[in-house]
Amino acid sequence: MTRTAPITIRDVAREAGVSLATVSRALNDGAYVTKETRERVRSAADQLGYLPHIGARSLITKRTDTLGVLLPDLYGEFFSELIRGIDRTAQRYHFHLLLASSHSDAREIAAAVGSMRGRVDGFIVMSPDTAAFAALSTLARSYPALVLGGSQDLGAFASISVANFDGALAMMRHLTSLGHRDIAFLCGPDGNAEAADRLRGARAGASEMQAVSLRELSGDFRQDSGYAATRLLLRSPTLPDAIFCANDAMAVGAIAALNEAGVSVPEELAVVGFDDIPIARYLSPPLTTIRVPIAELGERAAERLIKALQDVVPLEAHREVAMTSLVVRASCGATVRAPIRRTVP
Amino acid sequence: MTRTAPITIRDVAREAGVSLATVSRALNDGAYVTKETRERVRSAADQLGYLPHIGARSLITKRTDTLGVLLPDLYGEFFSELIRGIDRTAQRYHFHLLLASSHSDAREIAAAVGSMRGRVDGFIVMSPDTAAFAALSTLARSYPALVLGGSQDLGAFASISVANFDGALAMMRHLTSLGHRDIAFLCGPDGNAEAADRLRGARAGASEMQAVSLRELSGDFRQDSGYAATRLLLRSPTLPDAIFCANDAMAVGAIAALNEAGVSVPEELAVVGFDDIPIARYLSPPLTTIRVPIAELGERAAERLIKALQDVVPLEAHREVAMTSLVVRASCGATVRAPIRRTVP
DNA sequence: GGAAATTATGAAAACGTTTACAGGGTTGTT
DNA sequence: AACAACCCTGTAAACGTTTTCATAATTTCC
Repeated sequence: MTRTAPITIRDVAREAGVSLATVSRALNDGAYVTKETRERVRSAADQLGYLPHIGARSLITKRTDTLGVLLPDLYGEFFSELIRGIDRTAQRYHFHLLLASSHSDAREIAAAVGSMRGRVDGFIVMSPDTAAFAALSTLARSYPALVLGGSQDLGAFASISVANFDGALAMMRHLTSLGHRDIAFLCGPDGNAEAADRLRGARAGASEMQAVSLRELSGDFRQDSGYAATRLLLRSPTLPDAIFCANDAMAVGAIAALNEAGVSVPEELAVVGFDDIPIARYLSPPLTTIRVPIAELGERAAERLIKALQDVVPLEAHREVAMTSLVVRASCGATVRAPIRRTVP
Repeated sequence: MTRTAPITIRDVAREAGVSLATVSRALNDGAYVTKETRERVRSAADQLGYLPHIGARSLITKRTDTLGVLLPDLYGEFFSELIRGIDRTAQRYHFHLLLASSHSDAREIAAAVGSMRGRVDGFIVMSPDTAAFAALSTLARSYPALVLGGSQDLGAFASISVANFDGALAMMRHLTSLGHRDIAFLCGPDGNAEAADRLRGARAGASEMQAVSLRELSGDFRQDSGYAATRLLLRSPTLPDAIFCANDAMAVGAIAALNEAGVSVPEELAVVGFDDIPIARYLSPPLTTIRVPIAELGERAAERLIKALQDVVPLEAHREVAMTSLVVRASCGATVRAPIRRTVP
């Protein structure tokens, strides 16, 4: 495993018997270069295995063709779907992804942003919690940035978010239309803007009807917290009619806890989620949920940012909201015994 | 959103009234700099919001403090757990992650590697399928690289892999010990080395006992293929005693198909998986599976690579194998009705 | 057949850092 | 008092590219 010294443009120039400038031209734009010399340069480059040093290039071109992606502590399928979407688009435009996940507080975000200076052309920042948000303002001054999710006043930022309020409201209407009145809501983590919006939506839905009550339980978007909260619920004097989980992962935990306790879903108790992660349709029973186009969100974010970087479409500081839709499966009690393929073709 | 010109070391030098070299020294190592001047430089840098341009720095230091991560098309929780592990360690050592996912064939991998030259100090490459493997040999010549997974002859590479064969064998022994004889095996994708090893392990387990038969069904590690394969199985004249899925995601699909068809798991048919993704314990019934320490795998890979880059521990071209372990939950029929917390505290 | 336009190439500057080297100042030692 | 040792700072070279400018070679046009 001897490591040979990296080959520079100088080596290629020598090998092909031309100047540095010619090599650069032959390999890049190609303007004003004889077909013959281009060939010679190309084959020399191939033979030597030359690959340009991107750091050096970006120093002069001011471009890195790289997107910085800042994510909070994100788990499970939501995370991978989102990355998949971002990566797919980035690849299409020949952009790279510099990833920093698991950032929670403002200090960490600021540090991550700082350490990416000169490495990236712009940022995609996922749903910073309220505290971390300040760190971003300084960011926006020097880099194009796009916020994914979040619901604060995003004055200076372009953002793409999800219709969390509407989705939660729609779910509540669906539940009440099925006759559920005593509904438990499993909240997301404190300080998470999306979680807050979903809670607001649920409350709005509850207050639309007289007889509907909403019990709010704390959670953190992880399976474990859905499990734990449901265990708690199982010890209360009366069970609710339905559990509305602020995301699907918690619904997974909730269903597990109920199964374990011998409470049948949806006959005795309905369970619904939010996100429609891929696994949702494969749960037992298949999960009724609010569909969020996760991968598309990532794609759209990457696309908008890249287009802005290429001066195709400026990054206007307005918010774009992705629609959600209700996906009815068996877990809410609406379509017990329905074949899984009927609702989700 | 006016974008101000980025601040260079030159600006800081002017502001602090010192030379470039002094600024560099004051901000980095700090050798031979008066406490007073350092203060002056620091405050000037802070005030201006100076952040060094990493590209320029790496040009001269030959370091980028960045790890290139090349992943195949990876789905769901396995993906996120792995990234989480890698990222956690990278962050601890102040390294960045340049991510390229969804690469399958050799050409794509080669392109990804090429486009990362000068951007990264080394590579973590996940389980390249057999065809893509050739692309890596050229890589190793110029960069330290570590292969995660895979089972080909990795002569030139340091690698970390999983005891896939042993795990599958252990699972087969467990199944037969429970009395299962007619076992269906849901294979992973063609050309995937890990999938091949798991299949070999299953075959070895089957051939250990006289009366055991193994039906092999094709799959691709995704939930859908587990669902589809099980549907197929449901149309066969006789059901097997157990379905052994080459990974947990397919087991999710399999259980869903069985539930939908009214076949009870594990009473009529056992289902087991491989990986122990976080959701496994929350399935209904909780999934018996082979535990793979996914996040730890990522951590270990990042750690070994970084240590090698820092010349602490050389990257020896030997393979390190992560142990697997059998996690018995309810889906295999061994512990029906057992509380979930008993097997997984 | 010469001037003008066009095309192809090379020399050198620039990008923002780090670092080798050198010089100037202070202190300590003889 | 001279000299060495040390500490601090500045100048300039280097890293590997792209790009501007100049120039040489070719073609076009009258």
